[in-house]
Amino acid sequence: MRIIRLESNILRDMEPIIYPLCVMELRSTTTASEIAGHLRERILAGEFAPGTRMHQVQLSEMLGISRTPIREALAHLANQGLLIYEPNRGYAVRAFSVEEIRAAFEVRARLEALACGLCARNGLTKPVLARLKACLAEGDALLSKGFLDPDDLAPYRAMNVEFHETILQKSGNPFLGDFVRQCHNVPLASDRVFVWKDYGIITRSHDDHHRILHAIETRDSERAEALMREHVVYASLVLLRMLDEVKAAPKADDSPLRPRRIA
Amino acid sequence: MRIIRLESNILRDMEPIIYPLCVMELRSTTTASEIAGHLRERILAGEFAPGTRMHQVQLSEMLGISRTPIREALAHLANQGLLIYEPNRGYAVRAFSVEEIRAAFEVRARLEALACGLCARNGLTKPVLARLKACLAEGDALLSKGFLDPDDLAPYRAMNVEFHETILQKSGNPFLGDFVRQCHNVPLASDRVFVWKDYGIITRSHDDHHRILHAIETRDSERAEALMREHVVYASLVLLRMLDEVKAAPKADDSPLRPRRIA
DNA sequence: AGTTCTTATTTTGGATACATTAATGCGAAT
DNA sequence: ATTCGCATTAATGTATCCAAAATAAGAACT
Repeated sequence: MRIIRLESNILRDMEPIIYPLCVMELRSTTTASEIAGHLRERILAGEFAPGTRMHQVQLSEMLGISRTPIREALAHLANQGLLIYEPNRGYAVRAFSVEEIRAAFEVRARLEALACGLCARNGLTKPVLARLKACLAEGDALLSKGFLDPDDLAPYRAMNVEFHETILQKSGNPFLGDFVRQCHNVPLASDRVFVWKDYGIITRSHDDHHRILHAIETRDSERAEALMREHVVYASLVLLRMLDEVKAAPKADDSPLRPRRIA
Repeated sequence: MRIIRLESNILRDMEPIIYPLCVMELRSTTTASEIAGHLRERILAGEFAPGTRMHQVQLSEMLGISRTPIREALAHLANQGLLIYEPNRGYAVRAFSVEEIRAAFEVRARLEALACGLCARNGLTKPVLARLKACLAEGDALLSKGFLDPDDLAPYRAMNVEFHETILQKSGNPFLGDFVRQCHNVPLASDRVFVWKDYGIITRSHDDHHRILHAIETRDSERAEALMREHVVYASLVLLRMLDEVKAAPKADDSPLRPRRIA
C-alpha cells in the first residue's frame, strides 16, 4: 500500500486566529451525535436492559431516521464503553457487574484525587476559586433546612457535578477529565445519574467539599488528594451497600433505598 | 418520542455458556476496523502531520474502498482521541502539545502504579508469574551482550509491552487497561511506538522490571506501586528531555537522539 | 487596491440499495 | 427424541446517491 502524504489546509493550520467565528460555540450538532446523546441517556437510565441487542433497523424505525447516523451513534457509544460490539453481530448493551462498578469507582477515586492535588499544587485563579465557593454556598443553602427537600435534590446534584467538573477542568491535565467522564458512563457509578437520599450522608459529603476547597486554597496538595480520594471512595461504599441491600430484598422495589452508616 | 423496550435475545443473555465457540477469538475483523487500525498506526508513526485534514474521498481513493468504512474508522479514531472532529468540517489529525504528552504520562504513571499495586495486593497465579518471569528472562538475554543490538530492539519492545500489559490485565480492574491504552494513543507517549536507544537507560528500566516482579511476588503493594510509578515517570522524563533536544537542534534530524542521564 | 457580496465547487451528512455474513427453522438421519 | 445439515431469513457491512453545509473563487462595489 502506497504512502501518500495528505496536503494540509495551510490557511487553517497556520492562522487559526483569523477564524474566530468558526471556533465559537455554534454547535450545529449533527443528528448522529444527537442520537448518541439520546441513546446514552436512555441506556444510563436503565431503559435498555443489559445484554439487549441494539438492532439498527429497529432503532432507525423507532427514531425515524436512516441507519447511517444510527451506526455512527452506536459506534460512539461502544467506544465510550456503554455498548459491546462484535463484528457482523452488532451492538449490545454492556452489562456491568458489581465488581466493575467498584472498579470504576476505584479508578475515579485515584484520578479525581490526582486532579484535586494538582489544583492545590498549581493553585487556582480567583474566579475559579469563586466558582467553587459559590458551589459551597449553594450547597450550604440547600442543606440549611435541616432535612433534604426532594425538590432540592436536582439542584444539589447539579452543584455537585459543577464542583467536581471544575476541579477536573482546572487540574491542567485533560486526560483526567476524559477518563473520569468515561467512569461516569458506567451505570450507577455516577453522581450525575444517582445521588443518595440520606441527609446525613449528603451533609458529610458536602462538608468534604468544604475541606477540599480549604486544602486547595492553602495549597496543601497531599491533603487535597487524600480528601478527594476518600470522598469518592466513600461514595462507592455507600452505593455498593445500597446495591447489596437491593439485591438482598428485591421485592421491596419501591423502598426508599436508605443507606446505612458504613463503619 | 415513544419509548420502546427492545426485546433481548433470551438465549444469549441467560446461557452464554452454551456458546463457547462463538466467544473464541474468531476475529473476522470488518474492513472498517482494519482501516481504523491501519490509519492509527500511520498517525502514531507521524506520517500525517498534526492538523492535517483527513478528507474522506481522498482516503477512500487512496485505500480503494468506499467512504462508508472510512467514515466509521475516522469516527473511531476521533473517539480514541487521535483525531479532532468538527461537525460539517470533518476530521483532522490532533496536535498534541508537549504538555499534553507529559499529562498522558502523568496519568499513565498513576494508573499503571495502581494496577501494579493491585497485582501485589491480590496476588498473581503461578502461570501469570511464570509469564512475567519469562519476560524478565528474555530481557536479560537481550541485554546480556553488554550493548544494544538494533535487531534486538523490536523483541525488547514486544517483551516490554507484554510485561506491562500482563500486569494491567491481571490487576482485576478493566478500566486501568482501557485508560492506559488510551494514553498510548498519544503520539510519542507510548512504549509501543518508541523506545530509547540508550543501553544504560534500558538496562536500568529492565532492572526496574525485576524489582517490580519481586515486589509483586512478596505481596508488597506499596513498593510495587511506588516502583511502577517511578518506572513510568522516569520514562516520561527521558522522552521529554529528548523532545527538548530535538526542538533545540532541529537541523540534525538524523542524529541518534541519545538521551542523557537526568538527575 | 481592498472589501464585500454572490456564485460555484468541494466536502461532509444522511438515505437508500446491494452484498455478505450470521442466525433461524425445517427436515432427515441416527 | 436428538442432532446434524441444508436452506431460508434476517441482520450487519459496504457502496452509491442525494442534500446541505462550508469553503473557495470571482465579480461588483467602495
